[in-house]
Amino acid sequence: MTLPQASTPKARSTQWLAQKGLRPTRQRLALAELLVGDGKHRHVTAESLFEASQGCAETVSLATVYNTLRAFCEAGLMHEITVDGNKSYFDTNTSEHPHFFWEDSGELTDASTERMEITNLPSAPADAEIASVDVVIRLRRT
Amino acid sequence: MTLPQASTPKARSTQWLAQKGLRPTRQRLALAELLVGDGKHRHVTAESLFEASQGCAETVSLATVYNTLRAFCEAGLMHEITVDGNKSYFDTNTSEHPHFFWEDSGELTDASTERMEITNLPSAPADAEIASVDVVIRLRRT
DNA sequence: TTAAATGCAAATCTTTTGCACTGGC
DNA sequence: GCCAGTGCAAAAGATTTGCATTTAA
Repeated sequence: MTLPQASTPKARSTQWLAQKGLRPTRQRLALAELLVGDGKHRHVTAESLFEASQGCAETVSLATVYNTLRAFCEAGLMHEITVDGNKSYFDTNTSEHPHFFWEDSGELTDASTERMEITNLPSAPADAEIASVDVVIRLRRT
Repeated sequence: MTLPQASTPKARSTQWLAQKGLRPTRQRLALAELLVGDGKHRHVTAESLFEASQGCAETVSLATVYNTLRAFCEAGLMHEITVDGNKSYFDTNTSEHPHFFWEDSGELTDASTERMEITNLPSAPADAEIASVDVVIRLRRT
């Protein structure tokens, strides 16, 4: 998903929702602004986004953060990444790319993917197709 | 982890625990037999292993299944795989290999890895080393 | 004998849900 | 005004933990 090129955080958030026809409610706009307001991609957990939202003008409940993240994923604006059994991560960059997972801090970051290639990927069994290929590189601090 | 070559399920289970110096308690032996008794690799969840254990002579509580799976992982006998935010899978094959995850059934299976290769894997940042690379191929039934 | 392992139930943590209320369109 | 979206609190799962009891070495 390419982020909107608009010049202000508010405009970018509005466009981001509009491109998928999502109703721009106050809460969604507030969360969108935290997610893509600066035009950069971001990885969040429901909890981290909720905490970030505490600092802004709009009140957003934790349940709404969960519901909203799910709505964004279903709309194709974000991608859910599973790396840690007890937490879900959400990425505003929906193109397929590998991630670094820092085992000590639980942080998830992008691994530059420019030249990575998987050769001889196992092919899908007859009655199935590949939905996606997730690559997670687990890092241990030295 | 190479599975013991012993000829009987009990002997295999005993050897499997012994190679890592784990105390062969009744429960551990019962679970080990379910896991490696037939000399084949297996993917389980705590719940699925618990259910399987209901059918055998030894009583094993769910908490013990969890604790035991964790002990096996820490000893290096098994590997934990995270593919689905709300459940952990455990694999008796501890060598690094890709997995198929069936999105509809939640089943996890091995993808034959013989020829798969990742080229230009992003290198670890300066202060970290790669602990492992997880590859999960998500399948959608057609 | 003695430290490790177990069982149970309660606690914890993440995520979802039911339902009444609010607010875009 | 209508219906999607929201807030809250309660529910639902998965996993862990505390503690008394059991057991392998």
